[in-house]
Parts: sequence; structure tokens; C-alpha cells
Amino acid sequence: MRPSVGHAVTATEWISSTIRAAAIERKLEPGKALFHSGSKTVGLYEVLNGTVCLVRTDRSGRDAILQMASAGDTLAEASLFSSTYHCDAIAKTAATVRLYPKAVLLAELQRDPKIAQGFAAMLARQVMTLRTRLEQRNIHSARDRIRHFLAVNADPGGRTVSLSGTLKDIAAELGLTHEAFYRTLADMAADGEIERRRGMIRLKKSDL
Amino acid sequence: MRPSVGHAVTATEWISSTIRAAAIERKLEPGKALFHSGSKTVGLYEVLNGTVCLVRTDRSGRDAILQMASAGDTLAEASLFSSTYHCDAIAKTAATVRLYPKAVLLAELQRDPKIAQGFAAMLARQVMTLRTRLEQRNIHSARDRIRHFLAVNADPGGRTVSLSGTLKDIAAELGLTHEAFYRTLADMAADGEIERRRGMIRLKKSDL
DNA sequence: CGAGTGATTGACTTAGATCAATGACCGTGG
DNA sequence: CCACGGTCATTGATCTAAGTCAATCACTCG
Repeated sequence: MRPSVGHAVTATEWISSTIRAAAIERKLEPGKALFHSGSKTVGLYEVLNGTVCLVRTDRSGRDAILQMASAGDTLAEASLFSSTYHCDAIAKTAATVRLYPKAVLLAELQRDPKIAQGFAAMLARQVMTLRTRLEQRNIHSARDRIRHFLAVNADPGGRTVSLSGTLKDIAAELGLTHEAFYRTLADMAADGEIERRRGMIRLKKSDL
Repeated sequence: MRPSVGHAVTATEWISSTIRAAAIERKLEPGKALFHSGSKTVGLYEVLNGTVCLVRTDRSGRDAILQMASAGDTLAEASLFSSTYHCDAIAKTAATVRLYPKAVLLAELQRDPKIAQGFAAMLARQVMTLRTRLEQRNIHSARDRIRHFLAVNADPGGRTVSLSGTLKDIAAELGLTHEAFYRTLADMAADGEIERRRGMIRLKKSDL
């Protein structure tokens, strides 16, 4: 889930000083809940470290994970616009989060259109990258999925992709086991489709 | 890609009459481009029918699909906040789209915080459902993926899921072949985990 | 200098994709 | 009114790519 490439979708860019000032940090022990379904929404959370997951527990006892948020991710932004939460947030590991109180946030959005715009822009960008990721998951072949990833994340100029984070993380982001990922990368390199350098991959024109 | 369940994420709810008045419809023949990478952004598109896809073509000739938008989907919302497009939009089939001009849209967002709020809320909801969908794709087992789908889309009260659209569509939304989907549903029904009715599925408490 | 983790490769298994065929259910045009 | 073409729903048989288990090596960190 970690954004493993440059264009990180951090929450923080659009936040005004007023909002930042009102933020409240909170630490969570593993297993502890940040909020529960049905309780009143208090604001927008940003995960500073650790992992918090949103879980929908239905009456038949089944858990459905809606989101796993790690450092840098923002949590339950839709709750800003509804009065109660519709899922539980549980700390998967020890975690610390920052709360941006709803009242302050909404007031700021109301007051300064610039901020509202920034907020909307951030959300729009998130929608785009999420859609792209989702589209990627429609590709079944590991190789094609990796190709998609490389194409999407390629440095515009030099048909080169710089990898941030570990290969393992990227594999997870791609929805592949790290083994499958390593293997396929090795194959692609063997076929001369890519060239591997420390921390980056260079695309070589394969056909056409 | 079609929203196969009740809580459709339509773009239209937040749109003011001013915006609606300024909208422009446009028809596309299959294969025709709606816009190209690098050209100036003109606004937000909504797909009325047909399918339009966002494609990123890198210089090595590879195409990477960023999004397939069908009727009801909104297209390239992030472009609202940048001055040029960063991908191509190509009509996959004959399609008609509605353009909400950028200038009007941004002005409205600026002018009426209510509208800005509605817009942000729509985006936030989209982010949520997309994240949920993405989370679902991390589940490898077809059966568990279907369970996840059912759990997430279950009618809060009666542990029942009403299916809108064809089973085939839902299979696609789940990232499964329709065959795998049919089979797994059949198995689950045989195991008594679910009960199938015309257009809906009833969850039966499996364990615990 | 271990302990922990990432990177890599091997062997094996299986779940799901693929190809294929059939019946049910439209709508529609002659 | 009915035969026909189309799509959905379903099930069967087969095959393969990717998951799983497992081992090794390199590296970093305290």
C-alpha cells in the first residue's frame, strides 16, 4: 500500500496553518480502536506511523477490510461529510495518528476557497491514482501487470523508472507475491525488455 | 467497472444549475480521441453512454490504460486542477460525453462553498469505494473475494445483497472471469453459505 | 558477531484462466 | 406468431501461471 514511487499522495500539502494548529496527535496500541461504527465523526485522520485498518464487521461476524492505512495515508476522508462512522478503525500495529478536527476543517474549507480547492485537488489526484491502480489489477498476467506499472510510473523523459521502497513493497502494491515479482523481473531482464540498475529500471524498446 | 450495487457514485448530485446549464454534450465515434496528452484542459467530462478510456502511451509505444469509463463515470477530474492533460482519452466504442467547462466549474466551486463541499464529498466517497475495491483485489481466493464483496455490499439490516446488473458485470468488477464467479457462487450455495434468489443473495451465517 | 530482513532461485501444487458446449431468455423482423 | 440471432447463465475439461514452501546469500544494525 505504500506509494512506492515519486508522486506520493500525501495529505499534508493543502493543509493551512490554522488546520495544522488544531491537529491533535494520538498514539494507539495494537488492537485498539480509533473509532467505532456508529459513533460520531470527529474529523480526518492522518497516519504518522504504524498501520491502522478500516474494518466493516457485519452481523454475521465476517470482517471485511476496507482500507489498510500506513504512514502518510489519510483515513476516512468521507467521514468528513457524514455524521457517523460506518466502519471501525483498528490499529493493526502500534501506531500514531494525527486528527484534523472536523469542525475546524469544514470551517476552513468554507472560509477559504483556495483551501477547498487544494483539498479537492488532492482528492481528485487520489481518485486518479486509485483508478489507475485498480485498472492495473484487471491485468492478470504478472508480466503485463509489471509492464503497466513501469509504463505508468516511467519518468517522462528517459523511459526509466526509479523505484522507491523495497522490491517487496512494490510487489505488494502490484498485488503479486515477491517471488513472482522477482522472477518476472529476472525474466524480463533476461529477455532484454528491461535493464536493472540499483534502485531503478530502464525500459528498453521491446517491439515495434 | 459498472457500479453493480445500490450506492452508485454518480457525478451529478452536486452539480448546480449554473454548471448544468453550461454543460456541452459531444458524440464520439469509436476510436476517436476526446483529448490528447499535452493539450489544454477544458473541463470535466461525464460519460453518458459508451466507453471512453484514458490511456497513457509512453514513448516506447506501450499503452497503459489508466481508466475505462462507462456510462455514469466521470473522467479526468484531476485535470480540473492542472493546465494540460497527461494522458489521452479515446472512445473505445461509440460514446457520448458531457463536458462541464473548467472555468464555470472552478468559478462555481469558488463562489459557493456548498457546491465545493458537495464536490469534495463526492470525491471523498469515490476515494473510499475505490480503496475498498482495491483492498478487495488483494484477496487472492475467489471465494474470499466474493465474501468480501458480499460483506461490503450487504444490506445493513437483513444480511442480504441485492445485485444490480448482470452477474457477468459483477464478475468483472470483482476481477474474476464470469466462469470462476458462477462456479464459486454455485459452490457457496451448495455449501449453504449463501442462498440465491432472483437478483439477490442472502447470506447465511456460516461459522461461529 | 548473530539476528533480522531483503533478494533470489528451486520444486511443487493448485486455483483460476481458457476453451468449449448447452440451455434459457429475450427482442425483433419477416 | 415463430424462427433466429444475441447475450446471459451454467457446467465440463484442460492447462498454466502464479501461489506456497523452502533454502541460500548478501547486507545492515546494534
